[in-house]
Amino acid sequence: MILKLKEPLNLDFTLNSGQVFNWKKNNDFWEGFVNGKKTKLKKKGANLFFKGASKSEILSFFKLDESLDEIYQSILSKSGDLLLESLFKKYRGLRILRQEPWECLISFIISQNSSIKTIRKRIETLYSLNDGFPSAETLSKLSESDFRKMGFGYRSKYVKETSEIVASGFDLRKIKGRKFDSALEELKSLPGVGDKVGKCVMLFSLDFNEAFPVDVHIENVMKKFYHRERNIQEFAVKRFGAYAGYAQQYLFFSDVF
DNA sequence: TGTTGACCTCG
DNA sequence: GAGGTCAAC
Repeated sequence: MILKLKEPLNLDFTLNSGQVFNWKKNNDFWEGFVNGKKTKLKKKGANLFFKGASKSEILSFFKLDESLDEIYQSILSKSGDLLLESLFKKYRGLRILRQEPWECLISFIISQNSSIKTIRKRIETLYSLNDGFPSAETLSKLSESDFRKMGFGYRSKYVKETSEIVASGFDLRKIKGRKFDSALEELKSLPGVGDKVGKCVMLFSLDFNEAFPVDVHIENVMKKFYHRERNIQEFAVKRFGAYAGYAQQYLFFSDVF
């Protein structure tokens, strides 16, 4: 199947920017999962060749319903930020994804204090449990020691407990309609979810484009270029506006890759 | 309210 | 030390 792109999309930047950990590039094809469906992608000019997920699922996954150039403009006109202006040019087509919330949540819980390579391995192990990413029900039936055997370390307890809570009715989707602070608090009530993981889940799966997750890299960037050490979320929204999360992703990407 | 150390595993 | 969280000061 072919999809005509009206929006800038760079697969290499987007799928390799630390938002997802289950995509691999083989030859010219990117292979991964969209809504639990194994999907192959290849881009040639404005054509996106795809197999697996449906067209509308792919449009949603890459948030192709949002105009990236308008987002750039919105951030730049508000902030006049020269660093971001250059990064938007350099990494044009790097997009924020709209992932499946449950998978996103578990991915970032087990990502803490880990290298990207280790994270990938853990997520691969989860996929190998059954067909596709295991549900909360499935994971809630495993024990903490099962997760330790998978190499999750002290995060095993978090995965076990969060799975139980979600399996018994905690609805991730209902968080979507909440206000920012309330949504973050709700997520942080889950074991293993702190400020950083909560905001990653909000930004990468729940459409909170103003979420500005702060990890070690962003902390350094904010210190170096913006002379900021605290209240970074507040600062980011004031400076960059409603799409602060996009600014975060470009700053992160330029620092890490 | 803010700071500090322990926590698992992998390369 | 790696894209942190939690409990104890």
